Order: sequence, then structure tokens, then C-alpha cells
Amino acid sequence: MNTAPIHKPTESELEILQILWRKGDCTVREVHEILEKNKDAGYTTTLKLMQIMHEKGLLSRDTSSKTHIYRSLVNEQKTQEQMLNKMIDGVFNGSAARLVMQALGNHEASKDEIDSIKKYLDELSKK
Amino acid sequence: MNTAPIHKPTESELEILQILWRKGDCTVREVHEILEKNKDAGYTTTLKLMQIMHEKGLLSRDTSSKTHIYRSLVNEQKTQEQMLNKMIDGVFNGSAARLVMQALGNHEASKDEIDSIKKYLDELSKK
DNA sequence: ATAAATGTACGAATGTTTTCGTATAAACAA
DNA sequence: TTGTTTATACGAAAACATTCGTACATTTAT
Repeated sequence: MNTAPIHKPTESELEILQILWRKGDCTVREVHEILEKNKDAGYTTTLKLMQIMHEKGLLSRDTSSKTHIYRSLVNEQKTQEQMLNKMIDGVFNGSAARLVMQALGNHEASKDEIDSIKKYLDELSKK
Repeated sequence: MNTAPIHKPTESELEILQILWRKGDCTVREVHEILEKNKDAGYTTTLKLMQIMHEKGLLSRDTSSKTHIYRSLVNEQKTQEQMLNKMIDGVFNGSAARLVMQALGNHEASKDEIDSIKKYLDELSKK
């Protein structure tokens, strides 16, 4: 037990979390500027979203200076895990294998990727 | 190009689609009875949901008899594909391999599953 | 024939997420 | 100093999604 994911993040919240996971701590403006590239929303929308996420306990923030700095409180791996499991159970009839094949089939995995997966599978087999 | 997914299905809609994918064409009652096992909602809720899905073009229906029969108009594979791609790009930084490993690591894949994935990977390698 | 069961239609309440306008304060530049 | 830019706060509208009640029609059983 590590992070407490009482609220599962919404779609928009996930976009923000992703930015924070990649970039580390950010101001609202920094997040907004990245968001803007793919999306079309006002600054106060992003602000509000992040404030709500803070209320929900998804983000912490440092308010010691005027410009607040936000940090993700939810673990990237855990979140990935949750979403995947949900998807496997819900959409792939509980078969991780089917999900894996679907993923690899489409996403044009590179040779290196395939090799690393094979290696990983060998490890799993041993156990 | 096959199915036209103008609206991406919501969570509830996905539950219904899954039933239709598994069972084939169904009446509202059939869907509802399955839904009820995991969920707690009234019959008319399911009805309304399916009517809306029909409006959206997610389902077709045969109204020739009093009891309407619904059919999914969206392709299971395509939908899985869409959801996966979104997840890979959005949550796994574009790396199918990372998703795959995460999926296999947690979901306690069986020996058979692992073998079938290996076989699949070998096929992919050849190309 | 009539009552009970089963069905659809549909409006409307509820709940949730997303978006934005406006107020206000602080920092900054002229 | 005074205006401009850059922040936060926050209420409330707008957009969706979910749930249910009620009306009404059609079967079905008595």
C-alpha cells in the first residue's frame, strides 16, 4: 500500500498527471502550455482542474510563493496497473494474452522491443 | 474502414457492448439481467441507455416485434484497438513493450498464455 | 373479458466533468 | 506612481452521463 487512489482520475486529470509524471513538479502555466498543444482550453480551466485535483488529493502543492507549484501524489506505475487491469478484465475478457497480442499487433513494436519482451517472458516462465 | 465510431462509448455503454459482443443480439431484458449481477440499476435505466446507444449509432435494433432486439454496430476488435492505442500513447509514453510487461507482470499470466505470446512474438520477429 | 405482467417511450432529476468569466492580489515595467 | 501582466480563487454555466418515474401499449394468464 502506497498511494491512496480514492478517486480514479478522469480523462482530463490523467492528461495533467502524465505531464507531471514526465516533467516533475510544475506550475499551472507550465502544465497549461503543454496541454495547449493538443487541446484547446483556457488557462483558468487548467487552473481549476488542478485545484480540484488538489482538493481530491491527487496533487500536492507548494504555495510558499505566489506562483504555486504542483506535484503528483499518485504513483505512475500504480495508476498504469489499475487502468490495465480494468481493461483486461472489462474489455479483454480477463485475458492478458489477448491484450498483449492486440497491443503488439498494432503498435508496430520494434525488434528491440520484441526482444526485451521475450527476455521478460523467459524470466516469467522460470518462476 | 469498417465501423464508424463517432462517439466513443462511455463506461456504461461499454458494459452493454461487452454483453452484446459475447452473447450476440439481445433484448433489453437479457442485457439487463446480466448487468444486474454486478450492478444495481433499474430496468428502465438499461432500456434508456440502450435507446441512447441506438440514437448514437452504437447499436441497431429490430423493432419488428414488440420486444426489440439490439445488436452492436461497433466492432469489438476495433474498439479494443482504439482503447489500447489511446492507453499506450497516453499512459505508457508510446511504448507498447512497457504496457505489455506491466500487463503480464501483474495479471499472473498462465504458462499457456506465456507460451502463446512467445509464439506470437516469434511470428512477429520473422517479418 | 379483465387483470397482471412485460414492453417501449420519454421527460426530468441527479450527478459528474469541463469550461469559463470575473474579482482580486501581487509582481513588474514604464 | 500607475498601468500591464501574471497569479489565484471561486461561482456558475454548459456539457455529459446516469438514473428513475410515469404513461401507455401489448401480451398473457385467469
